[in-house]
Amino acid sequence: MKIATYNVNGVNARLPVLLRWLEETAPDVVCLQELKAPQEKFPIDAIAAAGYNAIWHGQKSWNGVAILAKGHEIEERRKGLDGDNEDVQSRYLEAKVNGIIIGCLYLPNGNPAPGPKFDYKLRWFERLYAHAEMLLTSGNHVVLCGDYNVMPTELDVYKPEKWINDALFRPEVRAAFHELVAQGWTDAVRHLHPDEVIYTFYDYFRQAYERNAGLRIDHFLLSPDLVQNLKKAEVDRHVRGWEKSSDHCPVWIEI
DNA sequence: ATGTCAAGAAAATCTTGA
Repeated sequence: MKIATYNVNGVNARLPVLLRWLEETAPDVVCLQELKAPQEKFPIDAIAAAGYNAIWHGQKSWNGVAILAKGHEIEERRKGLDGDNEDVQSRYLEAKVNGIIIGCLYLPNGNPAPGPKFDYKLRWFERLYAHAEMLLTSGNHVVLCGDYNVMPTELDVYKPEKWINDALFRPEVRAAFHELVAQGWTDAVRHLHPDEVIYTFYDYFRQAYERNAGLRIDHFLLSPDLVQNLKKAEVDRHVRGWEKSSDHCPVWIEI
């Protein structure tokens, strides 16, 4: 089974790219982030025509997450995380697909740091931590994937020294990610490629993609029982070079 | 500081977030 995650940066603006990539790679399950579309503007007809079932949690202007599946039912389990009744941002969607719990997440960016947005990011991390712990102890197969907005180590940034004060790389954020992983999760891409320079995001500025000035911020965390079945974990880097591409690349695993 | 995108409100540009 091939499971992918892709921050599309506007599902309607990227629809041709998304459909082309779906046709080219035919993943079984796809988690999308940054839909930037309200619930009623999700392009379900085009996605259904491409052969996918879908559930989604939209929001006007920003955020928004979706789970797509081909040939499998999508049994929705939750929208959003516990721990903040005031939070209206669409950043978490969870479903059971083919016996696996899929958590699709879009962690807050957090810039500028310090500040309220950074505080929100750290609080969101705590809420994810609590939920992830519950998932791990539930005895299910679990995949937690999406845009974590964190580079876990210096290997995951083209110029680490430039990013030290950025909300994607500050020590508090890296620590939060490592504490989460330490619950018992496995970073799938790093597990199969321990020393390789791998990026999943390239800024639109200054020809970052052409210079390979990237970040690795889209991740797959696997529950322990899935690790032995992990066959591949790859980035579809070339998609970033397509016309009207998102600033993120699709990332996928095969289990 | 800058660079590049998309969405939305407003009224064919500007603001916001990333």
